[in-house]
Amino acid sequence: MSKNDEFYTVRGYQLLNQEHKLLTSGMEDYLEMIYRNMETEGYMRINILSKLLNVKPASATKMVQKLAVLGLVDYHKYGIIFLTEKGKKYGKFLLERHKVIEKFLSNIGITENLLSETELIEHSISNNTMVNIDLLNKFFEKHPDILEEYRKFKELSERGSIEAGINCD
Amino acid sequence: MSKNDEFYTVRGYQLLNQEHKLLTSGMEDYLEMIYRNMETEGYMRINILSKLLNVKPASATKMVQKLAVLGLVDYHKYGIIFLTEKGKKYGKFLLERHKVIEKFLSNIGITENLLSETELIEHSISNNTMVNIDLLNKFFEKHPDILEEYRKFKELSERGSIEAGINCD
DNA sequence: CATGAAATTTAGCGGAGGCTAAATTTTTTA
DNA sequence: TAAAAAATTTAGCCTCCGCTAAATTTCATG
Repeated sequence: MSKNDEFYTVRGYQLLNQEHKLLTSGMEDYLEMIYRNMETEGYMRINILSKLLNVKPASATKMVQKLAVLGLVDYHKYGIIFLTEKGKKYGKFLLERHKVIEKFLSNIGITENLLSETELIEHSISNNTMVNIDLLNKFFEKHPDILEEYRKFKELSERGSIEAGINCD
Repeated sequence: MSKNDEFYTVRGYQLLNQEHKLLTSGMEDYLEMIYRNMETEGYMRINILSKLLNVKPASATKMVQKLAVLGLVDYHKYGIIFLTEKGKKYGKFLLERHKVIEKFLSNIGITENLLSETELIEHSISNNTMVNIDLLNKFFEKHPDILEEYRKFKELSERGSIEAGINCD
């Protein structure tokens, strides 16, 4: 990661990381979804995948071909999609990471767009950050009273001040 | 945000959001950095900006032109870059959001690559999530004992188990 | 004020990951 | 089993945001 104290753009970090990062965010989305379906159905097909991810079949084909080249899925033209051992391991990691973020957001009181929030954040965090957020989740689980206190704190804060709210969306 | 319970790819969310979201992640990076320099130096130039963000001047020009079209910077060919009122307001928001994320990561014990972690995450969170993470930061500030307890919990967890660590980077 | 240096812009390319349209393969059904 | 339908792939285009190379403008210096 070159210099740690220097700024880069999002694209800049992508370019820096793409050497030692196996998958792009997009590939992660596909692999995670394939893993989900493997768990429930035992297999995956292009048109199921494309419906689940709200993309066109042509887009799904392109990505699955990339995953195949990387040895993450077992796949031949017009065929059924399975995960390789490597793909399963990676998919399991992705799904767990997803759950860690979702749990965290849920803990701090996010209810609206919980899924999309999670989907966007999960690609941005390092392994180390995931581990730490997971630790925080576990900490709250062990001390429900503390989580309860945070919720009260939140209540008060929201009740007390009509949030100034910077309108930048 | 269309259907809340449906999955999309990262790119899919981008495409969905680009209607009601003013800036791309890239533009946010540039605007945030211009804002930083306005605070310290009072102005910005293309080559300063490009050095600060580790991009080539040509890339900075392109983005600043986009920000000008959106009415966020006051800028003419070969000239000095200033922020408009709209740009200042938005930049202030971006810098605050950055600080909120950085503080949160720091709280949960992230020290390595803190800057890059922050830079990547900040673009992914909604206003609502930012407000809630800020609330969590404030909660910890009000209850340093709780943060201390989390740190001890973390210590123990790290000491106790040689983290299994899924090797997916 | 002319000339070289520095700063900036323009033009055009590349990769990621969408899309459509058209071609191809597989499956269904009569 | 042949024709229609459904699924999949290929080809080619678009946007974002990097890049390089070349053109242009501004600045500095004698």
